[in-house]
Amino acid sequence: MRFIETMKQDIEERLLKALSLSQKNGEVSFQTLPQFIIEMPKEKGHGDFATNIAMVMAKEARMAPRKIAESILSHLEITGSYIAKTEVAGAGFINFFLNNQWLNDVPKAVHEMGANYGTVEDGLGKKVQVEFVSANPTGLLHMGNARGGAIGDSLANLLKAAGYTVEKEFYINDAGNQIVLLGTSLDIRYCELLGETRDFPEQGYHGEDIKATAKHYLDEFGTDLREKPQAQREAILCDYALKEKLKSIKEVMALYGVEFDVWFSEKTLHESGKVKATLDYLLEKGYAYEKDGSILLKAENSGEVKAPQKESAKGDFVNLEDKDDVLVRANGIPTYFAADIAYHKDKFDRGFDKVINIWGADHHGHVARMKRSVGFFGYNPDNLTVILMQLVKLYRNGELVRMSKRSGQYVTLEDLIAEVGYDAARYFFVMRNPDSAMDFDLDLAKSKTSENPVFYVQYAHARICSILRQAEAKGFALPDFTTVDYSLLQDEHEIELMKKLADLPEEIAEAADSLEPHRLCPYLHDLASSFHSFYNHCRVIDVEEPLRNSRLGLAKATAIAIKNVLKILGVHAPNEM
RNA sequence: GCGCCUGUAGCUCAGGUGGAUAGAGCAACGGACUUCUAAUCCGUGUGCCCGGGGUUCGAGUCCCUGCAGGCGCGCCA
Repeated sequence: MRFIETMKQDIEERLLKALSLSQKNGEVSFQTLPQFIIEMPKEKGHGDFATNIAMVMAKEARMAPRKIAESILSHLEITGSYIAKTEVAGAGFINFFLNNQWLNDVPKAVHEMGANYGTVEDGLGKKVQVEFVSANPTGLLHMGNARGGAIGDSLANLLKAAGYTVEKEFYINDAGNQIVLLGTSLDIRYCELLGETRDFPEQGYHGEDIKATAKHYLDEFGTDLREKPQAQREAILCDYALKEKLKSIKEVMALYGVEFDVWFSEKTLHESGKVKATLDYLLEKGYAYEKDGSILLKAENSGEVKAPQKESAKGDFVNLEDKDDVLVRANGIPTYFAADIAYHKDKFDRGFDKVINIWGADHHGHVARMKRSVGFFGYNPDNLTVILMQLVKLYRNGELVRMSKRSGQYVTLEDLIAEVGYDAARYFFVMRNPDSAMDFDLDLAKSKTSENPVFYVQYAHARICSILRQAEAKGFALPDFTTVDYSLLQDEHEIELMKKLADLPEEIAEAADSLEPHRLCPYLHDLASSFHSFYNHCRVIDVEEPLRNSRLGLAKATAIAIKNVLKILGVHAPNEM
């Protein structure tokens, strides 16, 4: 039930009708009507809705905006609508003041739709894939994964709420150089446990978790690898580690409230020949070429590759778009980029209308060429959206928590959940715009006070549940809230709260459209704030029927809305606190 | 050198796709609990929206440019 949308449409129709009368009467003349908007002004004194129609057409009509507005209003038919009053204001705005009758249906609609209240149908029939986290299975989950997990999962939930069919996917980087290094690192640790020391490669995985994995293997299978050749030892250990790491990632993600629909292995792309097929296709189409045993992807401006612009301390830099990308190395091993092209082709082959990737900002250089690659296969690059998120810094006691895998000073996602709790972790990460580098204040997230934004919202929900418990304890049977008379709710705080409730479908539609789940947080805060304010001004239980039931219904409707939004964000709505 | 992101109140950040007097939380101060959860509410004030140009009825928002910070620019992923 999209109250706001419906009302906007009604106002728009009436406006256009009035405008055509103005034109007919020769009061206003114009050829084409420019784009105009009908919005809800933030300033209360400016009405419930306002439009800039007179201002945007001033030039075309060669007339003062206020004159146009007056002419339109003189023809505006408001009977049979909720419009109570109109005015011309400011530079030529037309403001609409509504009577509040439409609000009576809002709590009713919330109760009728229940857990579905707020959902819209914009995405009906469209299939979207959100790929996120996709952490390397060579290490532990870090803060970047935490941020990506919160954003990705909430975005997927948001898109579902907007009517899309959504699949959540985790891409497992179980091929490539890093896997070779993982095997080497494991083997060295394994051999160390058997009393044989070898030099550890600089690029290897130095973490304690790798030692632990080697130990686990030893505990489980003993020293059976001792006599095997190194390559075989590495392969077996690597395989073992990947299974263990992946299991752990799944467990921590589940702890974090994230369940993926598909776990997609990079290795399978190589094994199934999809990487090879992709390379053949690119060569055949002339997008790529062979050189000295390697295969390179032609850059946008291939053939115009310039010499390095200038000598700099770091050496030779060439503009990315001018540089050919290596797909297969001279040693015959495909690069990660080659596999990624095959992967993205595969995504679109699976029939997704829209593919969304959530990457760390350090991968931004990869975005343009990835989008371009999608186009090689006849897919529209615009259907691939990459959301880049900036880095996360942790603060504890006002000081930056420095992380280093070597020193073991390393806060994992698991640690974070243990320290600040599941709800705060999810809420804090999704609250921020992915575009901005984020400071995560551990003390704030931990604090169980009003300083902590997640508790403010949860408290509103718990409070409502408490009211309903109290009402029942006092022997008031809760009525069917879909049949209660909400026209009794005339207090300004009640009206404010109902308006906020009515707004939810629009909030979801807009947040989904812009792929910005963080926008739900200010809304949620406003909704909770309107409720707390209502609570402090209007008694619920202590008033007589039928007002009591109306207020109980409004409170319950608020709880439903809060819970629905929190669910999208992956945060619990506690019944008591 | 090139590319992406960021710059808004003392602090942390929003800012609905260009609208009217730029917001919220925290911090500070004053009020509200024998009463449905005071993790709450009510009130008090704070801004060269980084600088400089431009686009137009109108710019925190769009364009150009400069400055500052972060990230990246590999036959790593």
